[in-house]
Amino acid sequence: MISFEDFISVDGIPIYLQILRHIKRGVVAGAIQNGDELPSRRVLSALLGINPNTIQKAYKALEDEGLIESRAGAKSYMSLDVDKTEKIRIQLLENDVGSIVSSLKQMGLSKEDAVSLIEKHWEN
Amino acid sequence: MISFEDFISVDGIPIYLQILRHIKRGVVAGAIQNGDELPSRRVLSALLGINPNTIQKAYKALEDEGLIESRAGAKSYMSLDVDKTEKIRIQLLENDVGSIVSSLKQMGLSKEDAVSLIEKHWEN
Amino acid sequence: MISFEDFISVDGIPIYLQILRHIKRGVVAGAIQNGDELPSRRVLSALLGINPNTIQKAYKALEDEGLIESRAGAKSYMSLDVDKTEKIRIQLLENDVGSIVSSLKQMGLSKEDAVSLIEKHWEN
Amino acid sequence: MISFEDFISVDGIPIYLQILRHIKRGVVAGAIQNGDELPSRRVLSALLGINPNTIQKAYKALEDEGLIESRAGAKSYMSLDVDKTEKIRIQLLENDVGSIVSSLKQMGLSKEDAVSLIEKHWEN
DNA sequence: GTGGTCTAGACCACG
DNA sequence: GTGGTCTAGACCACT
Repeated sequence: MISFEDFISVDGIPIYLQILRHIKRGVVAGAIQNGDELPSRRVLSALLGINPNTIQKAYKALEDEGLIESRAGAKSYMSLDVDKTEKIRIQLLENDVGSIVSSLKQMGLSKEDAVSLIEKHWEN
Repeated sequence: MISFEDFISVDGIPIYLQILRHIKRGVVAGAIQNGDELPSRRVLSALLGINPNTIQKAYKALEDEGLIESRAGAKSYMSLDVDKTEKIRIQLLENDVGSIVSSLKQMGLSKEDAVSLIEKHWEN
Repeated sequence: MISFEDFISVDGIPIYLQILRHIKRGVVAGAIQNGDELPSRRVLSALLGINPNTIQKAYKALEDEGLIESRAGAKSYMSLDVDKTEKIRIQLLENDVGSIVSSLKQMGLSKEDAVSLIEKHWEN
Repeated sequence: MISFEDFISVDGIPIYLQILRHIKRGVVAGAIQNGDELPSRRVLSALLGINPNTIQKAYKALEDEGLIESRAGAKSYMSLDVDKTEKIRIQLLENDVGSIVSSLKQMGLSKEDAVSLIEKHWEN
C-alpha cells in the first residue's frame, strides 16, 4: 500500500507535481508495486489537506504517463512493469541526485563535508 | 565577481527562486562577499537564457531581505554582514540538507547507499 | 452591478490606473456600493479588450487600499463604508478637478470659454 | 518665450509626454509661437529637476512631429504654421476636453454641478 | 549602459 | 468558473 504519511509539501513546486514525484519515489523505493491500489481522490484529498481537483490533476498526470489505470467510478491501480520502473529509477536518480550534488557543491562543501552533513541529518 | 557558470535550472521550481538560492548558496560558500557587484539583469539574462524580468524578480526578493542594494541607473551590490551570512547559512543547511535527506529516504535508500550514490555523482 | 460601458482608455496613462480611477469615480457617483460584486478578471478583460493581468493589478491595488475583498477561488466584492467613500470623494475632487482646471488653464482658456467648451462636449 | 513655471508632473504619465503636452498646450494657448526659442536641454533639465535624457526624449518627439527645428550644437526653435497649430488645437481640445467630460460624468456629476465645481476651483 | 514598471499570456490551486 | 503567480517583452527614467 502506498503511504503518504511522510509527504511534505515544499515551497515553490506545484503540489500536483510533488504528489507525482512522491509516488515515483515510492516506486523506486520498491514500496509501491504493480497492482497496488491508490487511495481514492477524496481520501487522499482529506489526508493531505489538498483540494480534490489538485489530486485529480496528479492522478491524471500519472495516467498520462501510463503509470496508473483508472476506470470511471472505479478505483485506480498502479500499472507498472520492469521497463517503466527502471525508467523512473533512472529519471529520479539522475535528476534528483544530480540536483542534490549540485546544491551541495554550490554551498562550497567538500565531498567529505557533504557526506558527513548528510549522515548527521539522516537520523533526525 | 559572482559566478553563474555552474547554474543549472531544475524543472518545476520557479526560476527566480533557483537564482535566489544559487546566490544564497554562493554566500554560504564564501564565494560571494559583501560589496560584490552583481551581474546586471541583461547580462545575467543573456547568460542564463532567461527573461530579464525573472532576474529582476530574484534580485528584488533578495533586496527585500536586505541582501542586495540597488539604485536605479546604478549597479547592484551585495550587502552582507556576519549576522546576515550566518542566518542564511542556518536557513540553507536546515532546509536544503533536510529536504535532500528526505528525498533520499523517500527513494528507499539506506544511509550507506545514499552516501555512495552522492560520492559517485560528485565527480561529474 | 458595476458598469464599464462608459469606460474609455486614454493613451499614456497606465491602463490599470484608469480602471482603478473608473471604479473610484463610480463609488463617488454612488453607482458602486458596499457589497457590490466586481466583474471577474476574465469577464472584464474580455469586455475591455485588456489582459486579465492588468485587471488583476487594478483590483490588487484597490484591495491594498481596503476597498475590495478578494478570496482565491471566490468572487471579489466591494468593501466600502462612509469613511472610505468620503475619503475617495475628497481625493478625487481635489486631484481630478484640480488637474482638469490646470489643463484648461494651460490651454489658455478663460473661465467662460472653458465652461462653454465643457457644456458643448457634455452631450456627446 | 515658453514658460515652464506652471509645469506640474502628474503621476503615471511618462514625463517626456507631459513635457510634450505642456508645450502643445502652450501652442494652443497662443503663448508659444512660430520661431520662439526653446530653453536648452540643460537649462530645462535644471529648471524642472528632470534628467537631461528625458528632456532630450521630449525634444526628439517634438522634432519627429515637426514642431521644432534643432541643429546640432545650436538652439532649438518652434517651427509652427497655421495648419500645424490648428491640428494641435483640435487634437488637444478633442482628447483633453473629451476625457475631462468623461471623468466628470463618471463621478456622477450633473452638467450644472460639474460647471460650478470647475468655476469654484478656477481661482485657486 | 543601469534598475523600475506596465502589459501580456500561461499555469496553478481553489470553490 | 474564481483569484494568485511566474515568465516574458517593451518602455521609462536615471548614472
